[in-house]
Amino acid sequence: MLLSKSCEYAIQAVLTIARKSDGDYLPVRKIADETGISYHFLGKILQTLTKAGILNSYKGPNGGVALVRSAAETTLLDIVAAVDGLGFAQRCALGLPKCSDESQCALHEDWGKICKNMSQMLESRSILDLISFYK
Amino acid sequence: MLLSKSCEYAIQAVLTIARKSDGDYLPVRKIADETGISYHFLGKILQTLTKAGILNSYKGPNGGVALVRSAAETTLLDIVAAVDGLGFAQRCALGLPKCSDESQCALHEDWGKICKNMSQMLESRSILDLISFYK
DNA sequence: AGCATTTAAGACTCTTTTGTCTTAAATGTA
DNA sequence: TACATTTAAGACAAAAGAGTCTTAAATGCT
Ligand code: FES
Ligand code: FES
Repeated sequence: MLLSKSCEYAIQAVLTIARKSDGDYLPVRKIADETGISYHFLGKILQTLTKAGILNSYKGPNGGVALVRSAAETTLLDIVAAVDGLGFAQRCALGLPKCSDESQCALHEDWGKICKNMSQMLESRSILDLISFYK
Repeated sequence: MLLSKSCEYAIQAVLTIARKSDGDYLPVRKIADETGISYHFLGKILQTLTKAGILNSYKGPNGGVALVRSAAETTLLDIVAAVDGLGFAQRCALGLPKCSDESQCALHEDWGKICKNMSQMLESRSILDLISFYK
């Protein structure tokens, strides 16, 4: 599994926020109901996104979370980086301690291409791109 | 992390077997020393490969494990399939219960391409290809 | 037959990930 | 000020992954 469960949830949540919010804050409760993700678990994940500067949060009545930047300016890579980190693109496919063009393993070249594809996909797809799929 | 730790170890082990064995059985002990993988843990992983028909094993003095098919006929995909399964290529990137061309999520198309790349890489690279890298 | 070697198998522990629950803090509203 | 709403935070539990250890079974050698 490339993305952790938390990261999958984070992406689903951000997609939901971008689709459902009309500029106001969207309560975590609503996101949980919409996506089916456990409320409390989702809360923690969204905290990470808030700390990472991807979401704003506001407490109290009419509070909730909202995107800091526009959907067009927020990419999948931002979310993955915040939740899982970018290690996937730097780690050796065989788990060897170092992965660089100097100290290579047998998979390094093939693997590098795949990682690059993946990073490019994650970076080039904005949240806006993705929600337009549902329209 | 795409490949599990066990799967990384399995690949390392098979590469070692292909490189070090001269037709005889290679003891798990030797593979563990060579790769630095814990002996007992490696034992379990190699059992899985044996059950999957990738390795033969033989007990007793001069026993060990050996490739069933030649290094040229054994692919990375065989190993990954045996240890981790092929779920990675069928699972929805967002963890949604179904992933098919009918019931798509926003990432389905992009994700599909990446999975295909990955499968092709794993399938097209034989163990022989990989060990020739070290020569 | 007896011994040393080597894989097989399962119990067990440790760590990480995933998920739940409870309480605190902030904030708008009446 | 009192209250309802909503996020923040941390303790706790459950499940999965990773790793260790012990014992059993098979086999070759003397
Ligand atoms: S060294 Fe193994 S993938 Fe780079
Ligand atoms: S439905 Fe999500 S990747 Fe196929």
